Amino acid sequence: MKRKRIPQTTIARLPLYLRYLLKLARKGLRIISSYELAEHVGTNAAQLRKDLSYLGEFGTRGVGYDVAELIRQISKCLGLTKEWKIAIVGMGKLGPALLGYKGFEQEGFKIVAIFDKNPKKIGKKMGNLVVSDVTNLKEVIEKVGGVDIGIITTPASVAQKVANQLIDAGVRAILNFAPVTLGVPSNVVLRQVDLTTELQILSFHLT
Amino acid sequence: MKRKRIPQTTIARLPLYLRYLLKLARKGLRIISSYELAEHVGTNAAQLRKDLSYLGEFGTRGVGYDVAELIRQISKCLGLTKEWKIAIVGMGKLGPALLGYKGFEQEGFKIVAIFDKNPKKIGKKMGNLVVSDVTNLKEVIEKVGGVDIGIITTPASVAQKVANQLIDAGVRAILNFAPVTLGVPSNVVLRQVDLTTELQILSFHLT
DNA sequence: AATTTCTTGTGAATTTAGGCACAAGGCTAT
DNA sequence: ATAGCCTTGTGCCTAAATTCACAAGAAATT
Ligand SMILES: NC(=O)c1ccc[n+]([C@@H]2O[C@H](COP(=O)([O-])OP(=O)(O)OC[C@H]3O[C@@H](n4cnc5c(N)ncnc54)[C@H](O)[C@@H]3O)[C@@H](O)[C@H]2O)c1
Ligand SMILES: NC(=O)c1ccc[n+]([C@@H]2O[C@H](COP(=O)([O-])OP(=O)(O)OC[C@H]3O[C@@H](n4cnc5c(N)ncnc54)[C@H](O)[C@@H]3O)[C@@H](O)[C@H]2O)c1
Repeated sequence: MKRKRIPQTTIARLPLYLRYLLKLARKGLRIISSYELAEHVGTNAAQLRKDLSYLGEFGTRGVGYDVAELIRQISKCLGLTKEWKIAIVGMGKLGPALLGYKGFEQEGFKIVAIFDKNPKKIGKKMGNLVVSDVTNLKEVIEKVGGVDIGIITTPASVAQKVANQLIDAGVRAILNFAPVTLGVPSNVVLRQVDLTTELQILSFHLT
Repeated sequence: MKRKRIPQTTIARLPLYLRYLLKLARKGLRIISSYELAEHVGTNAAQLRKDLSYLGEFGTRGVGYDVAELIRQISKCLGLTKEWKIAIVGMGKLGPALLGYKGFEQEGFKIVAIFDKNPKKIGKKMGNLVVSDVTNLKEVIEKVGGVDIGIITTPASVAQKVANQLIDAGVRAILNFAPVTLGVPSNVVLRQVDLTTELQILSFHLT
């Protein structure tokens, strides 16, 4: 087959496949069919097979997919073979909740720096990190050897400014929780987690 | 024009338009063009106009859109004219962060009940609510006069069970933060907030 | 009243995603 | 070997979303 660009939608589904495959592996299961995997991820077998076909051919016809091999391939495709370093900016309500979440480190995302602007929070210990002053963001990030992903959990009013600081410090991926549309250069990846929007979409469907 | 079904993608963008329009209204601006509005929400003018055209025709050619009118129409379309009642299940790290967020109530989403299973948390006051035992979920929800949206912030292992309880209590919309694919009947709307997936998508783009 | 100017609203074209249906191909049993 | 079984991989068609490009229409100007 001529290998094509992986669709955005496929990329968004790969983590779901991976999650269920890891669960299967923990249970000791070695082989899974497209039908069964699709079922558990809430999609259909044809879509699952097409998604996987973008990464290569690693099923066995008449049998199914090798769980360990699929895990390896999806992880490789998503770039999960290395550990990514994360900084969180804004240690209010949401920031500490994210910091305290064990799941990220288990999946290879390590939080290495946390920032705030409030003098009452700066210097405070949270988890096993100390809150740094956002004014020194660039220097602190340099000191920890660079950061791959920046998470913004500040008020919306300063989110763009924080994004600019992160980008200036060499961060090339941003996950933004503040309810504003951020502008970033095209070499920076941005994803938005927008909880009010989620509720409003639910509201639409309830109406 | 023959009025067609509103695309999913349009529905997901309406909240972003609304958010920026409210900002404009606060600044006292009365008229906005599709170009300028599109610019600020990170899309293009043609898409914005097409999106709005699904709701009706309320622009003035040669002039632009009336900010107040657009706010009214989008709010109506999204069902934001009434107040929606919310229950949060799981008062660990994430649950209280959501509870403490002022933004939801400002947008017409009122948290009216919070649940946990841990006896140490049950009965504790959080915000101006008291944590109820999840075992009594149905009765508590009945007592507050019903709940429209359920937010799940429990461990993944119990998320499906909690979803079933919510549905059994008459909840027809669910926002799930637990990293599992939930199964719900077709008359229930489900949205997933999946932070690990978001990070993995960023990881893909960094690779 | 006619002309100019500007921005909307929308058919049509294009691009992207989804799903069917079946040939291809590996495994097992005889 | 060979036949039968089973599940993958994918060509092709359908549906959904995006983008283009321009006619339609409102206000301002002459
Ligand atoms: N908490 C929620 O459940 C929730 C829900 C939806 C959206 N959000 C959004 O997420 C963001 C964070 O929410 P929150 O509830 O944690 O807010 P919060 O007000 O509790 O915390 C914000 C933190 O950012 C810090 N801060 C302010 N300016 C800063 C700067 N320039 N640099 C670094 N830190 C700075 C503040 O000192 C504070 O600690 C907000 O934009 C909010 O709108 C939160
Ligand atoms: N905290 C984060 O930043 C984060 C990030 C990504 C995903 N998540 C997911 O969000 C969910 C919540 O995360 P968290 O960090 O708040 O977890 P947490 O462990 O801090 O809190 C979970 C809470 O749910 C309660 N609980 C357990 N079983 C229950 C039941 N049957 N009914 C009601 N409550 C019950 C627990 O007592 C606890 O208070 C988890 O599924 C987690 O994987 C969290």
